[in-house]
Amino acid sequence: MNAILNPSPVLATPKPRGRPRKTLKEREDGNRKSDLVAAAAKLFRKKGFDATSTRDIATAVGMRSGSPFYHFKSKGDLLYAVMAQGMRSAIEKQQKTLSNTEQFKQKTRRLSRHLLHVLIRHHFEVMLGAGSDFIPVMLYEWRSLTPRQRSTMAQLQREYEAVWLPVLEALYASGQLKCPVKLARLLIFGALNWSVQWFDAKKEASLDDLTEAAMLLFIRD
Amino acid sequence: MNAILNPSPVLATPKPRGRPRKTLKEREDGNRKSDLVAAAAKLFRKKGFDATSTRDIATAVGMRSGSPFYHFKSKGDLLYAVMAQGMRSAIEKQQKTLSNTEQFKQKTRRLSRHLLHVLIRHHFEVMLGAGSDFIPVMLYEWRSLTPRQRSTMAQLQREYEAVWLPVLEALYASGQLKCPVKLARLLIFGALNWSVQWFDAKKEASLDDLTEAAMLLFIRD
DNA sequence: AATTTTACCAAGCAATCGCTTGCTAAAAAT
DNA sequence: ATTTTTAGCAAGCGATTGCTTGGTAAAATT
Repeated sequence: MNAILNPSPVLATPKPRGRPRKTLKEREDGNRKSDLVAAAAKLFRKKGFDATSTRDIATAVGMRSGSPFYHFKSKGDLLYAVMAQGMRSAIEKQQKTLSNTEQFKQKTRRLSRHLLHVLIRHHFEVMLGAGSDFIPVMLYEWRSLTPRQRSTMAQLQREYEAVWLPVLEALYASGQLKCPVKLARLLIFGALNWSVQWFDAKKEASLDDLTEAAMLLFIRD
Repeated sequence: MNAILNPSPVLATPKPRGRPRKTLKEREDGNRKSDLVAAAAKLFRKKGFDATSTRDIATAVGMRSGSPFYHFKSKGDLLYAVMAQGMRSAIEKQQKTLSNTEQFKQKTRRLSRHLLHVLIRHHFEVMLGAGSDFIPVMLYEWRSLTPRQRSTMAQLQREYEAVWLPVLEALYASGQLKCPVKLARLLIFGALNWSVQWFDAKKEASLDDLTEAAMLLFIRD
């Protein structure tokens, strides 16, 4: 029977066309969704949100161009997933780090100093550590979020920064920080966040060096 | 004579089609090129380079979609013009500000402190002052430059920062700055540059307040 | 007065974009 | 054994993008 004489797609032989589909085992199971988020984070960071096409992301995880839309209803939702996941894991890690620290308490004057040191060191880790593209994306791609998404991200950021404020206030009260807390917070986060622009992991300074420098810059005694 | 019977465009009546063209007087003469740069700067800052179309820019100055390409050979060249012009005028303004300052010299310890104050205040002005979209665009749209453009921008940046280094070194030598100069420079510029993200002109703090806060944060005595 | 240059407009082209539709094979549920 | 769900692929649609081409009125130049 000739295929040309059989134009009905329903009756046509269901011979598999195109590239062979992978079985689930071959895709080594599990979370393709988080593969997409990770690949998107990497590309968004390197090229920016607008300059990254959904096809780029699909290719990066070995999918065809339309397939990411099975997992995420839009490119913007993928961006939001990157940011939200990044912030949530950063908050969790921060709390874990703090609870490991607080068990050995010292005299208060030294304590708040030490807490800030720990917070700054952790923040550098989150931004510049190996395989952490999520937070940089969040810091530099705000504009592409919808107002709704923006406000829930702002909520997460307030949650992350909530731990910092009492520490800064204590340092201000003890005279180790001379700058008023409100502006100090903004300026300090600026100094830290900007490091994403210039830090090079395979260069001279380590994350410990950075933390030390920041403490010397901001804190007295 | 019927137009249909006269298909040759060369022989067709040169009756003006479409919208009336403006005379040079109506365009109030002068530099349309700098109008384009200013409009581009404003849009690039508000929406980002990628999210701004050349049509947006054309509309902003009252041109049709293709006309900007008479003045600039590509969208990327327009971006580069925005950045280069912004940096050149910032460098010029900085030198003027400094030469106004240096005429009344004080004791050295106070002098370098005062110089840093002036530099910081000027930097805030350049980034956050009225109608200055150029520098923010330069700070946040690096990625969209070609390698060539990037390296000449880096040269201009070094020129701008050249004045800061001796000041920071003097402060370090006198103990007013405890953080090593190399990292101090990076962290300080981070703190200042980040203000583009949060500063709101119609809110509480003035540029003088910001400068004061920054000095208190970084400098001792 | 004739020519050349300047500064556009009108129209559209090729490429790329986000996203949709219709389908299917494998896995899971019944 | 049958049905349903999951996780895609193949194809392409409509919109938008940066940019080009061909023309032209006004201004400047000769």
